[in-house]
Amino acid sequence: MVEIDKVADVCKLLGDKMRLTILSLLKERELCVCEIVEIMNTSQPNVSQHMRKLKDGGLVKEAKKGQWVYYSLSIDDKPYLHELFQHLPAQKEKVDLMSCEQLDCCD
Amino acid sequence: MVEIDKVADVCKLLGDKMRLTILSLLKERELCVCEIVEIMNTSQPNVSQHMRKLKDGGLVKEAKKGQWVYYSLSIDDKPYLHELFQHLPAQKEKVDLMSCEQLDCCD
DNA sequence: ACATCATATAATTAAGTAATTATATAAGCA
DNA sequence: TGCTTATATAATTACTTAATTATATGATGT
Repeated sequence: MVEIDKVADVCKLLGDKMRLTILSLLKERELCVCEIVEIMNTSQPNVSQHMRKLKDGGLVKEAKKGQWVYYSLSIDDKPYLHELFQHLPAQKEKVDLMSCEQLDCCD
Repeated sequence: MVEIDKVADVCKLLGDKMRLTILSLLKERELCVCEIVEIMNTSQPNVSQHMRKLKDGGLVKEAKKGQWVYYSLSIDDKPYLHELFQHLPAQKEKVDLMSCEQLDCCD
């Protein structure tokens, strides 16, 4: 069992289309901020602020690699979300098309 | 697989503490509006508007019985939510304490 | 038909949240 | 050291949403 308030807070994070889409992208692999900006076609500060919320909510982890920041999905400790994430459509094409290599935005 | 936008809409509904608590109450059994008002300790119009959103989102069903309206959980068609609902704490005590019989609000 | 009770709807207010714009930090490189 | 690039933070604006207040609908019972 999980506290209702905590589940509600997590659901609030998932209840935004941009954030939920970003999380579905992260099912494929970790992504750096510049990739997410390109794939989601929005501004860097917008992505940055969404990622902070996701990080504060414990849904993603960040890893700094030089000047780049990579985010990865972190839901192993939230079993009640597993099924939900399994049902989110794969985003392999998007992620591959907009990879750092293609974009030349990071290494 | 489910469309991301649809999942986001559903999560937005779950992302409100009052709505998620009401849904957890409905795990026990169907409830009429007056019971929910008492258990949640809020106003009737507030409950009424939350229930409409939940109904529009397909998460509850309504059944009119005379002058009373009963709401029941309806998530069988959303398997990605099953695990989540299983993890919500039981609310048996609340529901029993505030039943129509105790409250004398409906028959 | 009239009064009462349960619920819904509409209008308003208040609070919260996302996106934008501008600026700051901090790493890498000439 | 100074310049560029990647990201974060802060301040503002625009939007959305929850709660309240007031009113309407619709069923029940006299």
